[in-house]
Amino acid sequence: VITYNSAIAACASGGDWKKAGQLIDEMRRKGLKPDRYSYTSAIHACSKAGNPLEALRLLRAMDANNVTPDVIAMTACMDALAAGGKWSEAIMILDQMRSKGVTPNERTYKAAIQACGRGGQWQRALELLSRLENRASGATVQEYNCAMMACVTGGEPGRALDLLEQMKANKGGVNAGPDMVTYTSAIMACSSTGKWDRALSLLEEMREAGPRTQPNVRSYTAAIAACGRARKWEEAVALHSKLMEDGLSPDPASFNAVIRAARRGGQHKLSMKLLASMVESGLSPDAVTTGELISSLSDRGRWDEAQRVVQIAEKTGAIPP
RNA sequence: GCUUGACUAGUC
Repeated sequence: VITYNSAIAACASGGDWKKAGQLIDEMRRKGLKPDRYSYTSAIHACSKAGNPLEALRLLRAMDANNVTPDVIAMTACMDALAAGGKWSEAIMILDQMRSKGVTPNERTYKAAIQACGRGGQWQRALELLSRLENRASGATVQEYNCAMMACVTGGEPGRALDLLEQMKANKGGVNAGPDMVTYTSAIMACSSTGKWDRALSLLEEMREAGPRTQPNVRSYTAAIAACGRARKWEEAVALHSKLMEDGLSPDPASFNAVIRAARRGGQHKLSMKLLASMVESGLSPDAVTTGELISSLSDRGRWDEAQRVVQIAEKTGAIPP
């Protein structure tokens, strides 16, 4: 059984949900009983492959075969559902845990909050967060972060910023103080409402708030995007330089953000220069970069060049053909 | 470091 489980775990790493399911069937044919590990790994494979319904099916199969799902199996299934935005199914499992006497842990709540966030249910996400806060163990920074993201993607950036304040107040409360992810999400909240200056001051605050909040490339990228959306291309370019002065390495996403900011500011030449320096840095343009370049050329009516870009991008694999 | 199982953020 353990040999099979190792093989299924390997399928999970590769996201090969079909093979994982086949291995479980094969175990049965040979008279072996798949256990919790077998099923959880198979569920994990579905999660990585973005197949929430198969994950749900496996959880039920587990139950039907008298392998009682435990908190890990159920949470793994909720993670798969969360990735697909299947919030009502995720909450159903949470409720089932209650009735079956399985105690949910922080990861379980995190999965439920994420499911609501991805499903556009920010109110329910906040509701789950406060339920967790009222438990003896309390909520950790990660659950707060997921709730913040739920607010940002749900079009409630003000509530995300409220959570940041709440977390700052929690500071003595050990594991619920803001971290780098918290601040990055807060910067995204500002970005969505055009508050580029607030985004910049949050970035500055991060640098001064201690070792757990030092900005990384993603924090900078979010701030660059905030400036870009507000048509502040000069600030965006300055941030991109500052990122490197800080000893951080730009990556395709950070370049995409600054290239887009330049284009939004009408700085086509600058965006081309940035694209060139991206390639000089040894970074490969991706699908987003390609889209940017095509938009930039189209803006200026250079349709045939845009066509050629599409062909080249297909050849190099930057975009699917 | 791994030693049969689960979890958070950036550009579009």
